[in-house]
Amino acid sequence: MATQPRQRKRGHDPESVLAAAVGVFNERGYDGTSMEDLARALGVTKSAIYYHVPGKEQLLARALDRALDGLFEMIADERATSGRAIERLEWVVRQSVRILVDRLPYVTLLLRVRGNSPTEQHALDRRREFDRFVSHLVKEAAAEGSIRPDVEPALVTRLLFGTVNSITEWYQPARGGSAEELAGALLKMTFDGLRV
Amino acid sequence: MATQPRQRKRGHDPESVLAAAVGVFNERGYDGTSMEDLARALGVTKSAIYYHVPGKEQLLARALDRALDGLFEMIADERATSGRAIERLEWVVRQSVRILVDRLPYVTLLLRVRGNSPTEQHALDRRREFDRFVSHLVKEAAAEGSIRPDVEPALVTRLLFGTVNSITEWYQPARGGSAEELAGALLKMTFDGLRV
DNA sequence: GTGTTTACCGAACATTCGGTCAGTTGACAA
DNA sequence: TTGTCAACTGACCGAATGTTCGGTAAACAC
Repeated sequence: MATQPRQRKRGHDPESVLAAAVGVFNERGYDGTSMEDLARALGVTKSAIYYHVPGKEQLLARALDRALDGLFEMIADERATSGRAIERLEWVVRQSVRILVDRLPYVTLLLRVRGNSPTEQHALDRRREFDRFVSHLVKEAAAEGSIRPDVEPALVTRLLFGTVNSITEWYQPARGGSAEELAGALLKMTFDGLRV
Repeated sequence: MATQPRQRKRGHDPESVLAAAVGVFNERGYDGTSMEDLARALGVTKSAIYYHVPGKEQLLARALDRALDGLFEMIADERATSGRAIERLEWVVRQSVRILVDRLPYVTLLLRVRGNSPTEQHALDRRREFDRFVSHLVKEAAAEGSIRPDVEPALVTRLLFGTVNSITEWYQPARGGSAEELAGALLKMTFDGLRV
């Protein structure tokens, strides 16, 4: 027998608790989830959770940061900030879909936050900052004449990213196609239209 | 002095309690709302609420029915069941936006339900039935060759109604345009595309 | 073996939850 | 003036909530 590669004590850690928690939060809603629910999902008692993480709200905060960090890293990229606005917009939409798929549970949680606590308020503030970025991008695309002028840019932004965000309502990594295929289909509909 | 036009006792009734409740449910989430929160919003004590309505879950049930009834009445209309599929689809999208705007708080609540209780499960079941109707409609439009063949009908359905439903995330009756204008813009984007 | 650390349990904590109920208030009718 | 009744209040209930804490079994270090 080869030497065991450092047998772990077999248990949970902050990361695995977070992953499980976000799963349950998305099933039942954050407020609809009790620490007892989390404990059951993890196969331990309530108190074991507090050994790994400081509490329920910290779990939420960490999850929300994970979603928001992804979005902000993305819009810091050069492809989001230079070039023709319509191409930057297309890239940002494509990457938004990718992040949404890569970090599905975290983004799903983010999109359901209503500002009930300082933690949620902070996440909402960051999210609104992201929204302002894309809103500005759409305005630029309209100004350069790349998108139809008969719909207000502010409305375009909301409809376009409403479509992107709605993916969290049904996407399942196992069934659905890849993020690239999904983004492609979304861009076909929103940029070129469904009608033949 | 003219006779007083029947001075009302000045108080609440089941309808006003429901309206206020749905407002608070949408602000803080159903699970995040306590009966104490509702009482504060109504300017009465908790127990006064129980004089008008049987309880918290009944408020939710009535609100969800109000949204679902609107949707089902709509798809029972002749314009949803006869004619070219693409025109029926356009009509259903347009009416969905109208119902969403007319019954905004109720539809908003419906779209956030996750099935935590039998009441929510029942609403989810009805909603899925509605989804099947529109899903079938999109398939018919694809079969008659009215929509682009390079995106799966199931995916088109989800993206299209994801866009419609996302309106609840930002629409404010005071600011936004009418339901007709909104539906028009949405159809321009999804049917004909944003790109010039 | 002895001591230490890791990962957990079980019981308890104060608080909040949805809901109940006996009583009070004030408008109105007779 | 008296009685009725709709509309409420305030005190309270048992259950559930998030969190704390003393203890403990097993793995590891020496």
